[in-house]
Amino acid sequence: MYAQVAVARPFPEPLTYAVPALLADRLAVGHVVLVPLGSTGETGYVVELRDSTDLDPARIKPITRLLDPVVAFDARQLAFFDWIARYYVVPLGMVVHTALPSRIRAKVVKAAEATQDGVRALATHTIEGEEAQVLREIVNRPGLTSRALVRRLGAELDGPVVERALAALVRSERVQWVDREIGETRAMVRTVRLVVDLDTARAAVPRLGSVQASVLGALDEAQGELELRDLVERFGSGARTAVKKLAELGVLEEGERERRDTLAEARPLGPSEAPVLNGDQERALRAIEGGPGTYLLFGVTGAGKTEVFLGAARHMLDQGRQVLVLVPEIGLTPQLVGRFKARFGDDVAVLHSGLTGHQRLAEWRRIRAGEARVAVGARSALFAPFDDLGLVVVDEEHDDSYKQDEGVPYSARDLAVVLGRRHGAAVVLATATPSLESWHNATAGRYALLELPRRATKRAVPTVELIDMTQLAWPEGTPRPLLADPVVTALQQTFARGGKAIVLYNRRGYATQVQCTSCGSCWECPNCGISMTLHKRIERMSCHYCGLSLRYTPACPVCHAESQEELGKGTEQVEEGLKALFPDIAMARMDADTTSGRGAHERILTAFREGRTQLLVGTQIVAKGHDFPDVHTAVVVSADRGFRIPDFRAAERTFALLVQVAGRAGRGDVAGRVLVQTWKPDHYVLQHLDDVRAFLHTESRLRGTLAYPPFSRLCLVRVDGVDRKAVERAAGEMARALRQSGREYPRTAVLGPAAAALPRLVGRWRFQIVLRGQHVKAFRDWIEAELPGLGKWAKKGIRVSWDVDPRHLM
DNA sequence: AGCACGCCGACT
DNA sequence: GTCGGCGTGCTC
Repeated sequence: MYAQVAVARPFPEPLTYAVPALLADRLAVGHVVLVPLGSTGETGYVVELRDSTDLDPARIKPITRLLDPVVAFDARQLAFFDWIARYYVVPLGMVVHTALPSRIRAKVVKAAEATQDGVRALATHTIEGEEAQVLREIVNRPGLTSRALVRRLGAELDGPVVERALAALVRSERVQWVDREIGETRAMVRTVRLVVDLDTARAAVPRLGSVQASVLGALDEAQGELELRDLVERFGSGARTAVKKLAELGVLEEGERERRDTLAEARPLGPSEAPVLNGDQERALRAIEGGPGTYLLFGVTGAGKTEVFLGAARHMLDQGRQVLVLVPEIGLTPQLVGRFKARFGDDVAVLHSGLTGHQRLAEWRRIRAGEARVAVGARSALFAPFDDLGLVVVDEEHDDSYKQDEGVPYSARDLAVVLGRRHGAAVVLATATPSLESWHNATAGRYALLELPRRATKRAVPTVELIDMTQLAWPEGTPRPLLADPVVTALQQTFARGGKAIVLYNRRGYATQVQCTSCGSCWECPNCGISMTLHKRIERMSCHYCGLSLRYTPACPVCHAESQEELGKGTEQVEEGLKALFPDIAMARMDADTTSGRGAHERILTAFREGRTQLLVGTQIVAKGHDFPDVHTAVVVSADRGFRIPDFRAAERTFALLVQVAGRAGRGDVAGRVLVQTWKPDHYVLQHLDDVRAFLHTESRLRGTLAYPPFSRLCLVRVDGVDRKAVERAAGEMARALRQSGREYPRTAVLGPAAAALPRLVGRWRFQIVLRGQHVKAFRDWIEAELPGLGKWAKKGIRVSWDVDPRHLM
C-alpha cells in the first residue's frame, strides 16, 4: 500500500511513500506522519491511500512513523484545504502546514555527538583551544544542532569560530552527526528576580547606573520575578547589560519559565444570562437563527453586536452544533473572551498567535474532542477541527489583519464564508464600516443585510468637526503648532470636566527622518534605502520595514558634526507636545513600540478605562474595538496621512479608521466631540464620516470606474532579487508571457511590471506585475494555468511569489 | 523550503 | 594545496 503525503515544500503534488506493515491497518487520510525526505526527515500529511503507483519502487521510501495517533483532519477539512490550495495557487502541503498547530509537527535534525575518540581526547587533554571548548559542550549536552551550539557558546566564541571547530572535530572523527527527531521547542521566556533586598543590592553595586537602578527598583516593586523582555521594554535594551552586570554581582538571578499567556487565563466578564435584546438586535438574531447563509451585520459602534453573536451562539449550541468566532488579532482582548467565557464557560476554546505551542495544541485538541464547542480566535482559528459548525462570526470583517501576508496569503474572512457554506452554517460578517467587497455582495443579494442603526445604550452618536488646517494662523518665526486652537480648547474643557481624550496620530517613533544640516546626509537603512525613524526614548534609529535598529548618536555618523535635524513627527513627539501643553494630565502612548511587551497592551487599556490615565495618544491601535467610559473627545491630528497613500484601498481604510476613532467618543447621554485636523476638508472621505452608506456609494463608483475590486479580481506577482538588472529582465519576460497567455482569456489584463513602492527591501530589488480580471471564471482559469509556470524564472537568485486577492498593491 | 554537492578566491 | 564562499538542483 502507498500513501500520498503532502509536505510543506513547494512541490506541485504530494509525494508517494510506502506504508510499513506495522501501520498498514491503522494509517488513514488525515494522519500526521514523519517521512524521510532528502537527507533528513519532515512532517508529512496523509492525503490519500493507494494500492499502486507509477513510480519506480526503488525510489519509494517508507513512512517513518505516526506523529499523532488521532487523525488531524477529516475528509471535509481536506476538501477545504484542497480548495484553498487551488484558490491561492499554492501546494496543498503548504496549506495543511499553515492550518495545523505547529506543535503537532516534528522533524529530524543533524545533532552533534562525541565519539569514543572524542571523549578520550577530552579526558586525556590531547586537545585544546576552541576545539576543546566546543567538544566539552558536546560531551556535556549531547544532541545539540550546530545552530544550538553556536548559540550556547555565543558568549565565549564567535559563530564562525564554532562552525570551524565543529568541522575540524568531525574531520578528526571526534564528533559525528547523528539524526535526532525533534518537536517544536517549547517557548520559554527569560526571567529575572532579586536574591537580596533592595538596599543590599544597591550597596553591592560599585557605580549604580540609572538603568541598573531602574531595574532594581522594578524588581523590588514586583516582589517576585519579572520577564527580561518586559524590563527591556520599559528601560530600553540597556536593561540587558544591566541585568548581566547585576547577575555577575550576585544581587539578582536569571531564570527561565514556560511562556504563559493572559488570554488563556481570561476571567469571565459580564452577565452569564442573556439580557433582553432591543428590537434591532432581536430582528438580526431571528434572521441568523433562520438558517444557513451569509449575513452582513452592519451596525454602528455600540449597537450591541456582541449580544447578537452570543444569542446566535446559544441557539446553535442548543441545536448541538459548534460556533467559530473570528476577531482581528488586536480585537482578541480578554474582554471579548471574557464575555464568551461568562456565557459558555469551559465550552470556549481560545486560539491566537500569542499562545505557546502547547497551549494552542491543547485548545485545538479540546475542540477536536468536542470538549469545547465555541472557538474564539484570530485568523488561524478558521482551521480548528470542527465537525459540525452552525455559526461562523467574523467580527470587524473589514479589518486588514484577516489577510495573512506571509506563507499562504489567505483571507480568513473570505475563507470563513467558504467554510460556513461547507458546514451549512450561518456566516455573520459584522462591522460598522463594511468592506467594499462585502457591501457589493450584500447589494447584489448574495449576502443578507442586517442593520443595527442605533446605539444600544442611550449614548448619542458623536458629531465630527473638521478643522481646516489651511486656515491655521500662528506667530511668525515660531514652528507650526501641532494642534489647532479649537482642538487645544476642546482638550482643556475635557480635562477640566474630568473627562478623557484620545489622540490619534498614525506614525510611530519620534521623528521619521534625521538629517545632518552640516553635510546633508540622512540616516538611511542600508538594506532598504529608506529613511530610518528616530526612537528617542530608547535612543535608536530603526527601519520600519526590515526592523534594523542602530544606536542613535547626536553626532552625524558621516561628518561627526552635532547638527542633526529631526524631520517628520511620530507619536513619541506628539506625546511630548501634549505633555508640554497639559503637564498635569496623566497620559499614555499606545503604539507598536509600547505594546510589544507581554500584557502591555492590556495594562495601558486598563489604566485608561479605570481613569488612571486621562489621555491616550497613539497610532490606529487606539481606535480599535475598545469601549471606554467618559471619553469626551477624540482628536485626529492628521486625517490626510491615510488617503495620501497611493493605494486603491487607501480611502476605504482611512474611512474605517476615522469612523472607528469617532465611535470612541461619547459620554453617558451626551454626544462626544470628534475633531479631525485636515488640509483637505472637502475630501469625500471626510465629507461622509456621518454617513457610511454615502461613502460606500461614492467609493463604489470610483472603484468601478477604475476596474478595481470588488469590480475585478487581482493577483499581485512579485519578483525580487539582489541583481537589479536581472530582476527587471525576468519581470519583463514574465509580463510578456502573461500578456500572451492572457489573450486566451476574456476581460483580463496585465499591469506592469513596475518597481514596487519600496523598490529595494532588505537588500533585494523588487518589481511587481498586477494581473486583473473582470470575469471571475476566466480570471481563475488563467491564473491557475499560468501561475505555477512562473516558477521557471525563479533561479539564479531570483524569487517569484504571488498574492491572490492582495490587500495592498504597494 | 532545506540541504547537499559543486566550482572559484584567500589563507597555510 | 586546503577551506569555505554561496550558486544550482533535487527531494517520493
